[in-house]
Amino acid sequence: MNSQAVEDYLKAIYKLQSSQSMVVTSALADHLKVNPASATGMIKKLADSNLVSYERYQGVKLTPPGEKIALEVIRHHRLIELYLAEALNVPWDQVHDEAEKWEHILSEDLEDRIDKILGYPTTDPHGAPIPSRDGNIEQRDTNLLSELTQGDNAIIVEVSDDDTDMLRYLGKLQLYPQTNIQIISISPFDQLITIRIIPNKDGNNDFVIGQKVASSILVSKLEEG
Amino acid sequence: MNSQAVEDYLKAIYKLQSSQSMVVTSALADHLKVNPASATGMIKKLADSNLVSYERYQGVKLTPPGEKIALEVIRHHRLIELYLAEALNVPWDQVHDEAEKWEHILSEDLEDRIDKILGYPTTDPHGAPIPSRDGNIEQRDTNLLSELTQGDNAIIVEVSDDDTDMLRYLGKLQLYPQTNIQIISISPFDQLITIRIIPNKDGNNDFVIGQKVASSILVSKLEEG
DNA sequence: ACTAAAATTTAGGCACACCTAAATTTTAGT
DNA sequence: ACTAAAATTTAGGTGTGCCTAAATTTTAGT
Repeated sequence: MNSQAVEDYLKAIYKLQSSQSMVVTSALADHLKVNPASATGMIKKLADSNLVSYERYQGVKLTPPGEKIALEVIRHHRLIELYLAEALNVPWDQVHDEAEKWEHILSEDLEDRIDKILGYPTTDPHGAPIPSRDGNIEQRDTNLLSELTQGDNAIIVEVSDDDTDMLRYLGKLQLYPQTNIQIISISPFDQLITIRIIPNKDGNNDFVIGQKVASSILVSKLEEG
Repeated sequence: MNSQAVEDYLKAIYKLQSSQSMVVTSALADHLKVNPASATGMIKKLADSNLVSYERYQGVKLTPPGEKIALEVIRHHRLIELYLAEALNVPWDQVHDEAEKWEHILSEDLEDRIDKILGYPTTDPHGAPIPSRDGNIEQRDTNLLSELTQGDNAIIVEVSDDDTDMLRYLGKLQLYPQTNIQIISISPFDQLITIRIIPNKDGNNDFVIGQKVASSILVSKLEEG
């Protein structure tokens, strides 16, 4: 059986791999909040088990068996997040931390029961895609909200799930997945983004977010209409 | 934070304490399926933390703080068992093993949500009482089914939850908590017990169980009527 | 009361996953 | 191309919870 630590490392490598194709030790250590030396130790163990390919001083990459395990853990995580939100009314800013613990002990049997009760969902409460049982995950054409330009219309696809305070803030601003937004303006120097939620029934509900918030939101651009 | 091992030991000591007031090392080691030497080691650690009182070569006993933790874990376990059975349709012979894993990571917040959704229940699917949040547990006047004599009427109060095969068997015999039974006869030598479930609508549905099964069932005697 | 068997504890080790400090390798600036 | 800084790995150590083997204590039979 894979230990919780092994699963956490594989999941972290999977997430970091999307930005850099080879994950360097320090990025991994940062993400997992362990000392870089500890990460090196675990990386060696993972490489011995053929879950990652590793070149000293260069970084790691998941092998197919490693990716399979990572996707299973991510599937667990996202199904649990959605279940907690839907069935137990856990607020969306708390589901991540709970799921971090539960993902490691979820049996296949319970996974199937939860999947069924939720109606075989494809995304979690933050809009992230749920991998299928056989390890397929939907690839989407997205941009960071921070990459949009004035006048762009877009739909929020996903928000990052691991920062409780950020999620509470996004909730207050009503910036949920599936929300349509328009970029009203972008300020010089600070790149502050003025956003309007569409439809804008109450009128004049524009508000301003900064780059930090904007880069925690994934969107899909809509054709100009 | 208490480790999973600490919680498992305290829970085991609590359970064994009901039969013997002082729990001997070998009983504990047997129950937890560890080597007696390992149990001694953990017992010392628990004694150092003031969770048990310990006398070398004699055995252990929970202190009030140790009992408090044990009851919290048992509360988690039993709430989870019931939740799995009711909300996720997990068969009653499987809920125990799942709950063994989940009990250690259940947050207070989730405990409250589950308790509320279940309507503040007082017993788990096997009839065992669920301790209250502040550590009270219902004391009941029960007998083992194996202690009854011919002609006795009784209601099943609780069945032991940790043997999957036994539970499946009891389910097949319809011997669930709240079921009324009558002892038709007890055979000489083997003490085989012939039981009738009351009401006995279909007629002649009596069946026979042995001492092993009979001593895994707790009952409450009913007045002769 | 004595002794053999059973139960328990002590002693010494192991695997896991983390740490700090020191050594090594890579990188980036001149 | 060289060197200083940054990143990474190695070396050595910690705590937890388990193990086996050996020593000790208790128990039970005569």
